[in-house]
Amino acid sequence: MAHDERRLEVLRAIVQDFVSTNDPVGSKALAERHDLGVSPATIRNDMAVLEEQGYITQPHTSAGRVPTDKGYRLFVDRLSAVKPLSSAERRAIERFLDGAVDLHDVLGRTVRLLAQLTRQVAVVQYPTLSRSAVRHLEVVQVAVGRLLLVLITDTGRVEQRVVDCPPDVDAAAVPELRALLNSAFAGVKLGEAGDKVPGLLETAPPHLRGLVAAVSATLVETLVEPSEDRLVIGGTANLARGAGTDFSGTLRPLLEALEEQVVVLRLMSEVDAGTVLVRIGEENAHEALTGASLVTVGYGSGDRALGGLGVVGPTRMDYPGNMAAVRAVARYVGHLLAES
Amino acid sequence: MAHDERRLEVLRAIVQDFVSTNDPVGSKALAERHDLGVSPATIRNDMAVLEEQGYITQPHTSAGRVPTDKGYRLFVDRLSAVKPLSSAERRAIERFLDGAVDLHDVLGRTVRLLAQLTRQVAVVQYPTLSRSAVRHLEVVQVAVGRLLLVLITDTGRVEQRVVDCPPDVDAAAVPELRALLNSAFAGVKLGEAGDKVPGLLETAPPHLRGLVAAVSATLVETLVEPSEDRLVIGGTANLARGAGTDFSGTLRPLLEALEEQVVVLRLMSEVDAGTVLVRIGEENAHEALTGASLVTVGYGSGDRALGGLGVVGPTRMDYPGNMAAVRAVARYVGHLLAES
DNA sequence: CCTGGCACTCTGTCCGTGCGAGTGCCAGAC
DNA sequence: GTCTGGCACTCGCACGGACAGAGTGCCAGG
Repeated sequence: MAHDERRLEVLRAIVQDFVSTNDPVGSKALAERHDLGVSPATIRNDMAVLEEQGYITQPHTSAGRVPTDKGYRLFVDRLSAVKPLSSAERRAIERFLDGAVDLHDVLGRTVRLLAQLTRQVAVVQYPTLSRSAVRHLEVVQVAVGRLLLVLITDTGRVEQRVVDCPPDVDAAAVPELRALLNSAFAGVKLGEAGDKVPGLLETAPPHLRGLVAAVSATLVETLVEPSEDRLVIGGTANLARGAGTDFSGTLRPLLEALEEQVVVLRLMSEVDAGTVLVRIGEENAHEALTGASLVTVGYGSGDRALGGLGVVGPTRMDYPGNMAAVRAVARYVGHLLAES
Repeated sequence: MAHDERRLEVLRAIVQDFVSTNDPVGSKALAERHDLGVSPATIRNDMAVLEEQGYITQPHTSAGRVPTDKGYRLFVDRLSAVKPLSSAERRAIERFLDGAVDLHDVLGRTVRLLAQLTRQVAVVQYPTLSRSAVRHLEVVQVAVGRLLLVLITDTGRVEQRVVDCPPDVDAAAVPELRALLNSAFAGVKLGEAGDKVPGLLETAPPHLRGLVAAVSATLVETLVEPSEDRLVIGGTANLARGAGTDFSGTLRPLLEALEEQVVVLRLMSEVDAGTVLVRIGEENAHEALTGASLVTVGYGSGDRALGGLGVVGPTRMDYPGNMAAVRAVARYVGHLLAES
């Protein structure tokens, strides 16, 4: 049907214009700025249909039309070709991320990069512990009856926990314990580390059993707890852009939700590596995110995502551009972590 | 002079009323809400003098008076008795901070606590590396020609760096290297670690010299670089409070400055443990902070501060309350880090 | 099925007015 | 000499009506 074709084209034009100008867009302006080949009157008819179908709405009886969440959804699903990044942008990504000295640095640079590229709030999740493998376990006695357990994963993440232990631990036991733990856990995915504990306890020399049990318990606790996953957030200044038109009254709850982290982490847990996931406005269960859209994707070179990253912004955002940026950055971060 | 006494009292009353209501305060309201013992007319005369001296100003010809930065300064320096915390608040601090599992957790809780207590943006600096002592150094071979150096300080901070090294390193050399490094650096303040390097190089067995040199270089680099000090920020949602009256147009630069971290870190570097430092409005050199006030203090049990923490908010803030909260939290964090 | 024209509706803005808050000053009281 | 009550004055702001502009829906004609 040429009809439906053109109607979709009209919707696309409305979304594009509204995203760039933030003004409700009328039929006349639409006819001028786009080569739709028809007159404003015809466009008006199409717009009436689109409105009836729920894709657009008019804020006031006689203002232009504005896309609804449903309209953006259709736009994202069917209309937008993923915009390739400019070579300048590609170079910016490389320049920005190369030269990072450790994981913290990589993720810090990533979030700044993403915020700058998209001019939105950027969110990067630390590599999920349960999908990372143990590279090394370090045990240090920090006081009488107190050990510090340091976990280094293959993604470069470092976690530490204090473990209480009996005060009569022999200083010589620590290196033994370290060797034992490393031979048992090195290379093991943390998600599966729990299974190794019983075997380890059996083979451990009797005088170390108590220690091993205490340390293993802490280790498993640390990784089973998914809320321990961390989040880096940047570019919140972008929320206050444009004279605060976008999030006039809802800025505070949104900032609170971002600081809460839990909300965002839950959303991040659903990402797949390679597939960009877009959540628009009301599609977000959490109330504070009702007026916002999320563009997320998993990063990580292998099959399952190591973690997620993405951007948060107004529903009125440049979806194709942001999707492209998020995907490109995720890909690069994945490579970076794989080779380190 | 009873005169000057009362004028200061008037200033205090103006500051208090303005802080709590955010409305310019007039002579009549002042006479009603405070027991100044004089009539509005007299207060008007005092206000005229205060205005001439630059402590207050009127936004419009016929509105009430508003304190200037200079007025707040006088208020802070001479008028405000430090408000003791309520016992509920003291308990909140303990409940909030006890049970932290590691340094990251301690600082995360601290920043949330401070933000909640003061309803402002809270800022907490990681313990400065150069003033921390080495508790343990860990070396792990992560790939051919690549070592991971993990530094654990006595404040619980963990830093990691990748060190490139010749590809022909013997696996057996790593434990040797670890032992050597630890015996040389354990207990040494990082600020003085550089001095130890030459001696270490001399005593090191020849086949390890290259490695030791590379690792030591990285170590010294890491700690000499003061910009590597980290910052945790929380409660930015509080900036958007009160219908955005306080930072209407300046919100964005302020958020940017906070994310920049460098600006705040520089300010933090001046703190002393125990002495609460207040910077008001224009006193802040950085432009984005011109409309804001900072209340900062150093934490750390000993003589020199391990790091700083504080809050950022509008000049129109509850100085006595925030100063008390910041000081109490810093004291508690200091204890917490000392005993771990 | 598209197009041009037309009447209609609504919002945002501008302007003028009135009100209220607050001041500054002055003359008189303590 | 200092404080007080009174009074005239100055503005800012909120309210309300008029106006212009943008955009629509509908209809008749191509």
